[in-house]
Amino acid sequence: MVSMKDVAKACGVSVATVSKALNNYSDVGEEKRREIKETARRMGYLPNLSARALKTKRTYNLGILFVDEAQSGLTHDYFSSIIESFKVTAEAKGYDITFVNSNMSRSNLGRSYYERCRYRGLEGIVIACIDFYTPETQQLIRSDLPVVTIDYVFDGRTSVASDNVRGMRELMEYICGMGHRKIAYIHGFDSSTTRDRLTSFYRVLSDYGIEASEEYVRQAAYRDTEETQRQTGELLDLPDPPTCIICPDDFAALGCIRAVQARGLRIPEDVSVVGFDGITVSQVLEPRLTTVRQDTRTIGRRAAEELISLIENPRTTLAEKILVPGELVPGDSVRRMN
Amino acid sequence: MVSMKDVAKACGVSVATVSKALNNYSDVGEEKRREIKETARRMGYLPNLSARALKTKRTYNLGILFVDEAQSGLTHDYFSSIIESFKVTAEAKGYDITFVNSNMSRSNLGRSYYERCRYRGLEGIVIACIDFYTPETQQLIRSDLPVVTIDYVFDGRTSVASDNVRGMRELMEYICGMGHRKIAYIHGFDSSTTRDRLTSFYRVLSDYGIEASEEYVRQAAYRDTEETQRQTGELLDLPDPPTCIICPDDFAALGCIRAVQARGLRIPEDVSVVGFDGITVSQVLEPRLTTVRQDTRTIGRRAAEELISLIENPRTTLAEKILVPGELVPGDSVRRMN
DNA sequence: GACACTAACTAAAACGTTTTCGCTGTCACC
DNA sequence: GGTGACAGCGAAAACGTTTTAGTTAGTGTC
Repeated sequence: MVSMKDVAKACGVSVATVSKALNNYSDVGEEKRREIKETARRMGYLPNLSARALKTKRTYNLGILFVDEAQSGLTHDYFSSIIESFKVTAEAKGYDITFVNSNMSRSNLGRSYYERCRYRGLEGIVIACIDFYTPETQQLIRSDLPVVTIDYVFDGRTSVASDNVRGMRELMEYICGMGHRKIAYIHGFDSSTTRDRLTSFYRVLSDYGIEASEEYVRQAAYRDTEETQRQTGELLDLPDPPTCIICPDDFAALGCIRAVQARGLRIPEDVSVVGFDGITVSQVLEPRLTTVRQDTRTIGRRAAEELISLIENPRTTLAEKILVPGELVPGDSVRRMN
Repeated sequence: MVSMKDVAKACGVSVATVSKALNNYSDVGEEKRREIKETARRMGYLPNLSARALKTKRTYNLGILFVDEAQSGLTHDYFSSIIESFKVTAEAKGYDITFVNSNMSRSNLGRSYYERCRYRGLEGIVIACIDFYTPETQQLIRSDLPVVTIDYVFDGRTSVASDNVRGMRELMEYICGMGHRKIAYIHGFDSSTTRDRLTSFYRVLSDYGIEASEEYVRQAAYRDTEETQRQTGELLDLPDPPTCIICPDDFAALGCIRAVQARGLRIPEDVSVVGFDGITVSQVLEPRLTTVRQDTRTIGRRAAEELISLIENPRTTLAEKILVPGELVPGDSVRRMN
């Protein structure tokens, strides 16, 4: 590998001058600078990041902590697209992305997330899709590292979250507007996301003067098609079944659809089905699923922007709670009741 | 940050001794070693990777180059799960994973993939889901960096690929075994994967004494539901339509299914549909899609193993072409014809 | 011509490790 | 008591940068 020393020798100058020339310092002559840059290029010189990091304490490397309780890993559409968008914006600003090693291995036995981040020299971390309540995660969130959380609000830290309150409100108003009054909600496991959605669910029901039925509110895990299928079955077998079923998310909705079809019923003629997320699959189904598209691009982009701002202007950047609105996507899966 | 110097001072020894103690060198006394390790732990000492890398030229960092022509990025199920598996195995062996910056940015204008890998100090690269024929990618593949390619074979380099020849053969034999003789294949764009599948497609046809009809062989892009839907429409409108349609992949199959349903036809009663990949979606559809499940776990794991072996034993590790067999997954989307 | 000032460059320290080599002391052995 | 072996430790160089604190030469001013 060709280093500054080699370039310096080739140009007959000192390494200090080479460094300054390449970093556009003011105290190096115009033609010398050009000559140095040119020969560096010709010789295939590439700066050594390790050496630079050692001096400057800057690595331009961001970490992404991403552990899915269901082990679906990167296969999780919602988070995958957030990460993709995060990656694109961060890279555009000159940062690279490294996964925070989440698997225990020989080399990091007994090392916490925080320590692994420090060890890797990560300048900031985005945390997504994880059980936020483990001691390890809490240590990271409370640490001195710049951190941005996705869909989880922690006091004094920056978070970017989908506006679930508003999203669910729009979805419910659409459903109620279509004349439905017997609305079931199979929600995901307890989390702030779930609570926000439930809040809106109940509020809109009462706005429309509809009495909430406990029988209609059930639980499955997010992305759990099997459990959603089972719960749908039970809902449909009720003496007074709902006319519309809200699923935990689009993917889980596939289970709901199966259950409906297995009973020989049609969507939306016999029962209406809606999802949440707006992942690609929902729009290529027949019928197209009515859902709320979460703005993953904006979520990822804002997370990256905030994190980088936190790194580059630590004094002036305040912790913010950013809410990104979703968008109602009316499909063909909700029947007009009047 | 507490460094070796601090630990050394606290223990009253030299930094050399601290280094040796922590790295389990033989020439340091037992109790001294214990004392040093203990105080290092107590003081919260963490090795500085940059400094270590500067000396040892090892970063324990692997790159992953992953650019999807369709910009679906990490949302691509097949590659996402390969990456996930790659990540898990690599991390278990003490390596971290960094994305090779694929977006042009201010800071890497005019820098090629290769240069960005070198700059980041990546010790090896896995290349997946990319247009392998760009000059930039070719430069990387021909470079001195350890490289493993996924689903692309390059002479003298290690590759891990799904055994498409065999996979398609099993799928075709299943279809033919069910009595179909009018089989359409909407294949993906030209690539070694596509060619392998086409080869098996034609071979099995001839094995079964079926004359291939050019009308039945069409093209769409992988994961392109719209084009697959359009092509399916044309196939169904043929004077002599096929009884079974093979889609580019499971995801594209959703377009095919839409086209079938739009014509009021049923699967598999009126027409049979099969996919390829075995992604989760295919198994939660109604009817369950007959497909070939590609063994993404093994592909990712083998890729990581080979790459790390290439790094750690450069002399003894040979370039290998690894073929990972898939598995036929019979669903309910193919009708028995006899 | 003495002085201050500036532009353009360099020497050298520093960042936190690893590793080579050498030093010291102890012990065993003849 | 001299020799060698060996265990245990430290000094110092090196890795490739950045950056501080110079040094030198040239220019302008009075």
